[in-house]
Formats: sequence, structure tokens, C-alpha cells
Amino acid sequence: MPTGKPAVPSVWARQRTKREQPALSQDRIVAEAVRLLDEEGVEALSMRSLGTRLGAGATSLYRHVASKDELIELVVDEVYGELEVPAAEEAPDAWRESVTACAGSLRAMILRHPWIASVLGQVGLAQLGPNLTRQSERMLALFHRAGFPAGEADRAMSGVIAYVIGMTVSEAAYLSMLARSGQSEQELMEGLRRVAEQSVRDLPLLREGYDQRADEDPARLRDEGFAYGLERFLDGLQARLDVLASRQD
Amino acid sequence: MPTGKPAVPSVWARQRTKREQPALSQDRIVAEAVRLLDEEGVEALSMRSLGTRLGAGATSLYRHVASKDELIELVVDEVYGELEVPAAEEAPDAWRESVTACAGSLRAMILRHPWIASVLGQVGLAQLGPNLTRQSERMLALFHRAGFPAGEADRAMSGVIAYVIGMTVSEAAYLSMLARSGQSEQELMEGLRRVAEQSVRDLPLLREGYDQRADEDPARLRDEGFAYGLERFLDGLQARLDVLASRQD
DNA sequence: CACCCTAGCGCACGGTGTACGCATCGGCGT
DNA sequence: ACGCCGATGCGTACACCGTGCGCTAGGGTG
Repeated sequence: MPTGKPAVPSVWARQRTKREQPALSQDRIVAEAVRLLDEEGVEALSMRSLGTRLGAGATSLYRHVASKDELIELVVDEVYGELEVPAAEEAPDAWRESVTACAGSLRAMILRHPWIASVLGQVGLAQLGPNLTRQSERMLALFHRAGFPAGEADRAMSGVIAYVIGMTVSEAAYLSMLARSGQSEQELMEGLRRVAEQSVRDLPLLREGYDQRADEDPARLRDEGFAYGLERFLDGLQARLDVLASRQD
Repeated sequence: MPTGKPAVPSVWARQRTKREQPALSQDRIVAEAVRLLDEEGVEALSMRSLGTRLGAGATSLYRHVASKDELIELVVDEVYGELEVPAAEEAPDAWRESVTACAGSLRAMILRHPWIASVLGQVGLAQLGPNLTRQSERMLALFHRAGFPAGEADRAMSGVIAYVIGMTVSEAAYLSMLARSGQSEQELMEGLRRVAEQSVRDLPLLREGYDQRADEDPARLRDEGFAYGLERFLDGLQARLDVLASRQD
């Protein structure tokens, strides 16, 4: 019972506060925020709801977190920790496989936490918590080891990351629309096509694309689409590596 | 003067409502929203502030717009109209130049309206207003004309778009951080480096990158970084085109 | 002239992030 | 052993948000 006034207050509190837990801490808050976001999505995250889940008041969180924006930064860095970036030393000559694995890990992470898409714009990809920094260094090592000189390795890396993020954020947005709509994927795509053709007639190419993939497994198509672009990008980077190598002779 | 009660109300209203303008309309609302977003950023957009700018009450907007979310969809589609996609017929064999121009136009559009980044996650890249639909069809024609078969052209296209958007959103986030910080670009980068090295020591590769570009023009570096990845991606697509062509013989 | 339909408005509701000051309590100096 | 103090949690309050609702005034149509 929230007994408005602080009369007879400590009865409940004492047991909890005694010695059991730190009760609240930045780590617990961030971890619970991730859980809340995963379960209920981005618009369900408020300081009050998060506080409630932690058995605390909304404003108590501010002892451990400066603002909601800072909380989001922490949350984003937290999930970056889930990335699996192979060490460059483990497969020095298989940079392509390593980068592909890395890209897949990043894509899987975003699809596991689709709310990241809604939050990237606020935080900026540039916000560098320790996890992101560490993973960037490891990933950079991959490109470095592959043969890119220092001034080029980070361009190659950020290009690949941009591709993966752009691709996957769009995919996540589509999936969330699909989930919200409650329709089957067939129905949704049919509806989208109808809307498009209603506002703009004469879309032969888009229509051809729709028709062609109408009876294939959508999930597989998404995987293949992601892999296709990544392959092309890596082809281009490999060609650049070849140029660099030949020039060095 | 907002005379709470509707006594003697029409004095001001009458002149305006007479016959001069439709006073409010979806087009006017969307256009003013874009202006507001450009001038004051995404967190300044509220129904009340937008209403005020239009000389109207907040809830009056709801006669022309179903919700704030719908407004944002309209706004996003509005700025998609600014894209310049060359017609495929104009330069059939110069697909690379056309796509590069297209990518540049998209990048410029996002940098002109950086709030798009904060909004993409909510709307989803999949939301297809008439402008986006039309531009997609035009852009798809470029790839089609270049030699990609129907099932592949849209993969190539969405890959390039993903790269451009990912790259530019990250750039816009960085620029907004720069603007908010009030520091010079040199100071900001130095600060970022310090933060990174403080939380994770031993970052030889990231550090090397920092040092190497410390005394170059940052804006030029951003342009070059964008162009670098795009070139590699297009190289990879061209190689794929070559394979397709040779296979056809 | 009577009617209705529409655009605009004021009000109110439930929700948000968070500033502020008070209550509590464990650990420390004496 | 005692008293204080810093850290921690909480309740209240404020300004602001999106938006549902019912009203009014006015122009177009019968």
C-alpha cells in the first residue's frame, strides 16, 4: 500500500533494504530495460513502467542514470556486447568469411532487438560505449589483416556496417509492420501492392518483382536478399584488395 | 486573444475564414511541418507548436490528419519527392553514373533534413507513399536497364539504398552531435578519442585511424568515405553484371 | 428561409520526463 | 556506544504531450 505520508513506512522496506541486494544499480536497470524493450517494444519503455518492473518508483532510477536518453545509450551499448566478432588472428586469410559472420551476427542482433531501429536515430551510431568501441577495434582488425591500409580499413568497415544496418533496420521495420497488421505475409504484400498501384499507376518493374516472388518463402527471400548485397559489396572490396596488392609489387 | 468562451469570437475569425484561404489543409500542414522540422528539429514538433505556426489550435489539425504518426508518414513521403532520380532512358549505358547521382541526391536529402533519421525507425523504410513508390520504380528502371534481371534488380537497388541510408544516417547523427556539442570538430574528435581510450585501453587500429586523418578537412573526408564505399559496392555489382553477360552468351 | 455539413476550437484526460526536497539507513569517526 | 553523514529511494509537482469529445459559426444546398 502506498501510504501517502511517511508514517509507519519502514515495515516493508526494512526487509528488502536490509542486506539482500543493492536493490537498484545501473546494471540492473539497463538489463531490465533491455528485457522490457524486447518484450513490449519501444513505446512501452517509460521511466515509470521500468521502475515498476524493478519494484521501485520512477524517479528512483535517476540516482543511477542521468536521463532517459543516457539510459538508451547504455541500453544500446549493452546489446552491442552481444555481437560476435571473430578475432583477426584466428583466420588471417579468411577475412571474407569472418566479415560475413560478423555481418550475420549484427543482423541477428538487430532482429533480436528490433526496437534498436527506433532508437538509432536518437542516439546516433556514433555514440561509443565501451562495447561498441571494443567491437569496432576487433572488426577493424579483420579488414586490416585482409590487407587494407590504415586509412582505408575503416572506410571499408563503416561501409559494410552501414549496409548491414540499413538493410536490417528496413527488414525489422517490415517485420514489425507485419506483426502489427495481424495479416499473413501474403495478405500484407498483396495489400501493399494494391496501395502502391492505387496511388501511382503504371509500375511495371515493381509489379514484376512482386509477381516473381509471390510464391516463394518470404523469410528465405529476406535472407537471400541480405546475402546478395553483402556478397556484391565484398566482391568490390576484394577487387580493391587485388588492386592494392598488384600495385605493391 | 484566446477568449476562453465563445462569446464575441468571430471578429478575428471572420476575415480569415471568409474566403481567402482554405486556412488549413493537409498540404499546408505537411509543408509547415517540414519547415518546422528543418528549423527546430524533431523534438520541437508537437501538434500544439505546429498548430500555433499555422495560426490554429492543436486539435484543428486532426480534421486533416488522422494522427501524429500519419502526419510523419506524410512528411517523410513529402521529402522523398525531393529526390532526383534520372530517367533510365536518358543514359541507358551509364547506369553507374546514374546510380551515383541518385545516391548523392539521397544523401543530400537526408543531410538537408537530418530529422529523418530519428523518424525512420518509427515509420519504417517500408512505408510507401506515392512519392517513394514513384522514385523506387524509376530507380529500379536504372538497374533493370543496366542488365539486372527482374529478380535481381531490386536486390541490387535495395542494397545500394541500404548502404546510402545507413552511411548518411550515421553521418547526420555525427553532425547533429557536433552541432549540439558546440565544440569545433577537432575538439569533438579529440574528446571522443579520449572517451574511447578511457573505457577501453589498447586500441591501436582505431587510434591509427584518428591520427592519420587528424589534420585533414573533415567534410572532405566524409564525402570521400561515402564515395569509397559506394564505388566498391558498384564495382561488385558491375562484376556481377559481367558474369551475367558472359553467361548469356 | 431552413437545413446540415464541415472546419475549427476549448476543454479535459491520461500519460510522459524529470526537478526537488524529504525520509531512511548503513557505515564511519569519535 | 553513539551520533552524524553520505548515499539511496520515494512522493509530489510541473510542464508538456497526443488526442477524444462536444460545441459553435458559417457557407452551400434544398
